[in-house]
Amino acid sequence: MSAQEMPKAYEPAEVEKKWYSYWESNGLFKGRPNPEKKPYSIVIPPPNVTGILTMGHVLNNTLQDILMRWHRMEGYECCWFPGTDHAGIATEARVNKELMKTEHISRDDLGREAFIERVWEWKKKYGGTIIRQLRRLGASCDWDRERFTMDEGLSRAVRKVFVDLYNKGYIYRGRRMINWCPVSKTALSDEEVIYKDEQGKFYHFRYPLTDGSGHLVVATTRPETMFGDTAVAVNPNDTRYSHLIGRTVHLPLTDRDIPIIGDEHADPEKGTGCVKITPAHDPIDFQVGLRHNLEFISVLDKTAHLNAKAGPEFEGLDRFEARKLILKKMEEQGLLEKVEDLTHAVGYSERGGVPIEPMLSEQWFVKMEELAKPAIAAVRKGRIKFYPDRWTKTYFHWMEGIKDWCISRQIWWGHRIPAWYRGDETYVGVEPPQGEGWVQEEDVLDTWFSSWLWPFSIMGWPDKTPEQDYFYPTSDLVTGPDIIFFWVARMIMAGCEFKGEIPFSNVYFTSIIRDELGRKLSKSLGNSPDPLDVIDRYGADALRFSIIYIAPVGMDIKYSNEKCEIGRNFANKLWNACRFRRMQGEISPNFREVDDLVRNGRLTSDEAWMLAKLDACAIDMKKSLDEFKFHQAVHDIYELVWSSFCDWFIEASKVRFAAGGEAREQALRVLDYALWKLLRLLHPFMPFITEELAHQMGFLAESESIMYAEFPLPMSVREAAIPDAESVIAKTEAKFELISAGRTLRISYNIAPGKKIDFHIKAANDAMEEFLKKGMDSLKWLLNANSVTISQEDYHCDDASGAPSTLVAAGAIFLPLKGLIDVEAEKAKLKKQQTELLGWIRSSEAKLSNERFLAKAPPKVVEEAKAYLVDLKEKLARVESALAQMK
RNA sequence: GGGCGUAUAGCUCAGUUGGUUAGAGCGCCACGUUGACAUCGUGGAGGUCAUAAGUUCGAGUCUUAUUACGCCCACCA
Repeated sequence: MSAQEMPKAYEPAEVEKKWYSYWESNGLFKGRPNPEKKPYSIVIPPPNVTGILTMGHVLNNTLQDILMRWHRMEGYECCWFPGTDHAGIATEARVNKELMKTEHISRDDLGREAFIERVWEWKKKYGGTIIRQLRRLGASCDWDRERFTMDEGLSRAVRKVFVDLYNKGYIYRGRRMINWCPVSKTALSDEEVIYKDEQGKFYHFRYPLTDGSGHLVVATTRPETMFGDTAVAVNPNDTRYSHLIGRTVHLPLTDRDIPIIGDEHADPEKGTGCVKITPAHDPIDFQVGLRHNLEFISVLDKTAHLNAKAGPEFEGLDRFEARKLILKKMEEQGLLEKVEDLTHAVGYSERGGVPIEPMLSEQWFVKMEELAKPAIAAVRKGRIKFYPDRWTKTYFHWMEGIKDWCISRQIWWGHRIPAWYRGDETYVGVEPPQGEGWVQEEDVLDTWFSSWLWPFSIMGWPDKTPEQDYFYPTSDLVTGPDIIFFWVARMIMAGCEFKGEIPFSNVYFTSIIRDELGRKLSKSLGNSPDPLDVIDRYGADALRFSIIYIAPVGMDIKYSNEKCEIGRNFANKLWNACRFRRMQGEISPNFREVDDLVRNGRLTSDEAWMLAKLDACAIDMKKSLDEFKFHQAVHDIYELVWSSFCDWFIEASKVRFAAGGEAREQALRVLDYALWKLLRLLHPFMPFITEELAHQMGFLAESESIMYAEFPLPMSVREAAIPDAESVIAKTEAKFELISAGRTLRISYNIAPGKKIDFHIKAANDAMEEFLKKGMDSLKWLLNANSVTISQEDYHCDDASGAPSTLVAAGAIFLPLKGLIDVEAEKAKLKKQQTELLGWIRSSEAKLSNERFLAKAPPKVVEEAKAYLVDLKEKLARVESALAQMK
């Protein structure tokens, strides 16, 4: 393609479509066990099968894709395992809602078999959405390995794990206090309960003593559970009440008397010091109930309505309606002492969005304590590292106080628990039992009970497979900190228990994406941008680049679509740099190396500078990526491309392009060499445009892909490195500073930008004079100068007025403007500089005359301070001599 | 109640093990379309680094306390 065909602005849509299908259809994403190479693998955090792509997924999957593409270029055999999660409660609710809406039938109308059939149909129809959307982002997953947590293989893994843990005594069934969601009508694990601080009421009720000798005042936030009260507790050391222990009170609105018991749980400091005990509806009261052998009376049904135990007046009432009626009745009977305002934490169901109900119920549990031990050790010993590291603390805190995991759910969509009952018999096995009369457990397993096996179930476990031998343990995991308990911790436990090996070495916790105002992105707020719209508008590369660019380290991201302009503009800048190069003709045949130019000392200082900067950037980026500092790497390459490469290097090269001949050939070749390196450095972040440009420029043959090009190594590895790179960088950048000073002078004297003028430079020393003279062509070009004279003398003008000048490290630059000089302005400028210099000299001298500084600071620092003072004094002398000339 | 995080330019954020004059992007102002790019270029304005004390020759950086905001955990009935 010729330069004429390259549009002025980069148009991502067609390019992205073209390359993605090229990569996929040519099998470039595939990872296969390959003993010749080192393995690198990631398992995707499986999105909910019902889900659609959100900005959270974009961030998460972009990071994973960067890691994958980078490692591929580093020569690893890479495999990114994709798939989706069946998301039990969420999916069941979703399909149920859909059925209600379209067919006006509910789950229960259909029955278990038919309903599950419908969910599968639904999954088949809509389930692939997010997977298709990930392709738009450029995700280089090995799609042939896509799995679903309810695939037959993964289901078998789930059953095997259940059976093994059961046989080991780690899984048990029992009647315990669990969190009940009245909307989903299922038990939940502790992690699925979200506590919100709420403004509530603290009701003080009088419970009359049965013998009529008075009453006790109990305080509660949950009056509706009073029908389940089976005691009132006081602290045995509380002299106000201790004499009452053993007597009884009458439970209002019922015909029951309940005992007064002594228990440490009653805190004399809190409330009235008397606590009503409702063992069937409160986790603490449950414990108290066990200690005192109390009766457990459940008064709520599965939908949190009062049952017959509450008496005919209350039966069938919703819990909150019942509360109102109870208050009314108690008040009527003069038993309501007072009502206080109170802020307290109320547990909500994560999915149902209503307060959960602590209930006594028969459920399946996993004992976690033993499973946690090796998982704690793995992180403590550093075999698994968290980034940022502070999450280890959160992890330890949870793991060390881990509680049994309630794994049964009273829903239909999920892995049905492999337990069968016949009379008093229980059978647990991977396959159904032989014989007549067995009935399978109705409950299914918590979704996370399949997710925690993901890193190896996705590779075919429990069968032995080459994938597991090669790719397990996986390398890195990228996920959100919100699922550290749900998923990360449990995967570590499962890996240690079932594979005998940790599932991954590094866990990178992503930031959480918020809107500009810092609010969580949510559908209901309408502040959740559709990533596909963003991709249509800005391009996938732009979105990927921008979101990493703006992601603060270890903090939440404040996102807005406008911020994608950063990436779009950057892609366009890169595009145009290439377009410009194409306008100069075909790329150099020997663009792959510049070894001879380096060895023979033929590089111009600008070229040496560019290559040295590029080298430093490649080294830094690799280091940043190694440490999961994506943000740092992206900022480094942005700066390199825009400022170093485009603003300075290309601009400086233009004059050599125009010169023709050997100078032109060399300039083009060095530019090509640099550009090819830049494209490769950028590929992990912007896969589409880099692939497109690599081909348009001709850096790759048609059959090649940048995906498998080598990530740039430091020059010293295979080529000659730039000699004295540090000094080249310092001198060149001092020159650039001088040029900027010259441009500022032009502008402050209102010289038209297009006008070519004369400059004089007074070099700071011999070395700088020589350096500047060598680069005269580009110097003139960059200053848009007609001529530049360089010496170590001030500018001598015809009249006595002198010329405007600016002093920088490399020397002074003069703008010879006969008769036009604004003497007062020049004087003011110089005086300001003089004052500043004097200030710095004063503090510098003070420091150097401080004996303790000389004694205690490292010699290197002292030397630098001395050299700095010398510099300052030199500069001051130059300023003062210029000032003297102004007279 | 416990733990964690954050506080730097109008906004969003960088700032490596303490070491010369604290940076970038966006926004703002001025000027500019000579063929890479107006999704651009050149230049400019803009900061007592939340507050207080301390450690140190030296603190944006380390320590302590305070304030504000955010998050997580917890049986505040």
